[in-house]
Amino acid sequence: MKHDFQTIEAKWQKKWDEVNAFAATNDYTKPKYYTLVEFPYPSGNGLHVGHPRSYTALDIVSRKRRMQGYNVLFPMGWDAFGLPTENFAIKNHIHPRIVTERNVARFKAQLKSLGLSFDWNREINTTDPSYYKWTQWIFLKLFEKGLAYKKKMSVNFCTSCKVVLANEEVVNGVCERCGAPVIHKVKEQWMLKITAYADRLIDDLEDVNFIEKVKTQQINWIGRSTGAEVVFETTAGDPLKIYTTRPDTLFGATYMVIAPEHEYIDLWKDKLKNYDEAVSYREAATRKSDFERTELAKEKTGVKLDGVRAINPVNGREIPIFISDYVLSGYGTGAIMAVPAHDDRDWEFAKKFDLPIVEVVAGGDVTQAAFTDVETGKMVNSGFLDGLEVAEAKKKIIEYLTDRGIGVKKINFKLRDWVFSRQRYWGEPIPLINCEKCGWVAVPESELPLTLPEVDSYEPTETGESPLALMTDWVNCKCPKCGGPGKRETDTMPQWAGSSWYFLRYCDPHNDKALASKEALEYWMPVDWYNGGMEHTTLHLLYSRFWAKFLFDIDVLKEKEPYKKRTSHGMILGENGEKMSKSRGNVVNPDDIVKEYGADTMRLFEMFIGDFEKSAPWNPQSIKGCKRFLERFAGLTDLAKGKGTTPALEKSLHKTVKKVSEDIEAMKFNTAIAAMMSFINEIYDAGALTFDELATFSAILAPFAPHLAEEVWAFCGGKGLVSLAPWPVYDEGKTADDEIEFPIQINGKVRAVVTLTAGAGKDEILAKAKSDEKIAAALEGKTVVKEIVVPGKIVNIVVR
RNA sequence: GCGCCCGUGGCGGAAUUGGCAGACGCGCCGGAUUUAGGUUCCGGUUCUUACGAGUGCAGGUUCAACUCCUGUCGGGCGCACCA
Repeated sequence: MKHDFQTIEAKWQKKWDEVNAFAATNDYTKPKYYTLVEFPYPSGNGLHVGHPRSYTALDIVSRKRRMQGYNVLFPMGWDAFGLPTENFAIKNHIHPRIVTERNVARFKAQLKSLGLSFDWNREINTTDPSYYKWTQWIFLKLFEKGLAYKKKMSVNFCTSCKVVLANEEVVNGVCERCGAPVIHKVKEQWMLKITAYADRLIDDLEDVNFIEKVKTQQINWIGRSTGAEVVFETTAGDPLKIYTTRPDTLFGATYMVIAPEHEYIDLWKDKLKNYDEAVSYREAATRKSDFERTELAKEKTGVKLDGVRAINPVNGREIPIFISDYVLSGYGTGAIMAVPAHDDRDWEFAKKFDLPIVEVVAGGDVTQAAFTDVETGKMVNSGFLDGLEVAEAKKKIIEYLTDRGIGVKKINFKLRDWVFSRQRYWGEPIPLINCEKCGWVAVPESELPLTLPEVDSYEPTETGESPLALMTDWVNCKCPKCGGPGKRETDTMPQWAGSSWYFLRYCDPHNDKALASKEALEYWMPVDWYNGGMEHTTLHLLYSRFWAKFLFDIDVLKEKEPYKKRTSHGMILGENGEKMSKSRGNVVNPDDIVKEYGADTMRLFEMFIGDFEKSAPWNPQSIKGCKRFLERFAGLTDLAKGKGTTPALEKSLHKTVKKVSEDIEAMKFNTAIAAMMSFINEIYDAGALTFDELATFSAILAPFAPHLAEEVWAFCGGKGLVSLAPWPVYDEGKTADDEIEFPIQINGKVRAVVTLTAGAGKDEILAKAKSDEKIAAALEGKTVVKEIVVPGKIVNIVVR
């Protein structure tokens, strides 16, 4: 058989569609398996060769699970709200909905051409009002439970785009898109209280099977630290509260630092002799852009407050107070005790301002550098703590402070609440109404979805308000509570909103009574295997886990974690080893590959390109190897004859089935393919195989190259579709070799290889080894010191 | 700066977790088929001065190290003054 991929691929894709081969059924009695890949943002550029890497990988898993008899849910959809679409719409005066429709159509055609076994009956789109109705519903539930609140805060504002930017859109202090400087503006923003879930977001990671890297990233992002809050009296009479993770070093605190924004600066206005200097420092600090702040981080700056001093509570010493921007107002209490001997930043600051450095933990040389080790070292110069280990000292000092009411154990997080407002058009409207009498009132559930009004211009306003603010007809409405005049919220939700719960909608995508039925959620959730890019492992994963936990709390979900298993794929780079981008001119279009080589070759190549979890450069030369492999596979139809199995190939086939089965689970797709390549080489050496063997081979190849596998399966007389045929089982006994080749080492160097039956004992192995000519020669005249025999592995004879 | 990961032929990468380093593929070399090119098939392909040497470099543990430990250099990712 020739591998005429154009005909074969069209034929089987049509067939799969006709019989709805990959539809997940609502038969809740069958064992289920939910495989999920991140749904793409349908950009105007079309599919990137990186997309199929993840999609093919989980397509392989999904196809294998179907063959193993599971009811598989492997869905696809569109994360279609977002800035590039809105910008394209503004530039070309086309409605973003039209742009989205076009892009989706292109993406869908591209995905379909790859033969991915998505259940297209469950396709979703975050911009569809029947979808975002439920995004709004979840938001209202959060609002109802007090987890959504409005807060005045400093936001990033692009001076050129005149748009408020999310933190993620600010790269090195400039606008990610146009490169113009970003300044801070104070605006009221809707916030989600994700910090209320900080502990659970860390602790529940214990119960899930995420790759370690992802777990640590989540943990680091949340940034939980344990320490103490300690109150220092001041000469002004106002107690100054600080946060520290090293209360054990309290005796070494030689000065204090408060953030430039700290309220005490104004409180102490009359007491400070250099109030003006402090204020001008504060102004300089807030005027600095993020860019300058990070750039200037190398050099410490600050102002010593003249007129107020703090008192160290353990030794009664008066110490100076500084303001410096190395202390952040948003973390802890916005004030610290500085222990230069045991903190790098404090040490640097102390050196610059010539402040005393008092060693309180022995073990380093604090004249040279701060000694920050907490594992070793004993307390010194610390009164009643002297001689204790750091850990003991921590306990004791906290007890001491607690007893006197001047300190308490305290846990802090780096995680901040989620800024949920965007001043944009192309996003979900926030369904709230502001009434002068009643305050913020939820749009009644019966009025959801609150759809986006048609506007003439999508451009953001000069003031940074959403374009929706100009739609006075839409904005002015009645208060649902009192019937008085109300104004709608004009901010929309961030792109993260729609993707924070999409995996739930797939369970029951057409439900208009709930985001999904209870039964569907109970059956399908949690997601069994979720694969996606490392770039989404902090925010998207954190946000969606947060929403899932909230939905668990309000009894929508039965599971507290949405994803059982999370894996990640490496990026596909350009031929030159750099990230693919238009500007670098190294972008590969998947359509071209599919056209020239076919979908099966493309799929195989993407999986063979290297270690799945690592990034790999695109190598057009190597595609040939995958193409040849499939041609040789198709050519096996000319060698097939007879029934049953041939003894010579039987063992190899069992081994290959085992290897492929195991490698798929371990995401070692490259070695699974290598094993199948080796097997095919063996068949060509043997010169013949049976139809049964070829059918079995088709079955294990089917997840990787489904179209050709169907064709060959049909040729062998296989029943129905190979995509739905049972996954081949291997006989463990037939995967073991009868004879084993033993390398024989002399002093750790291989000198000979002898062949023995698998069950041979130590003595037999050794006897055979010594009878080997080369070994005998090597042993002559030498004294044997030691003989190591590892059955099934190796023999090493140590001689002198 | 801190945290995590990675360094193996000309290239992408294997190595059952401490047991024959270089599977599989690309590329390259030689041969066959072909008028020729391409395709296909067969053989070879870590280096070597042929003794050996060899998994970035220098040490260590071990009968045995790509694998474990220490130091060091190089690359990637994440966080970035979080007290």
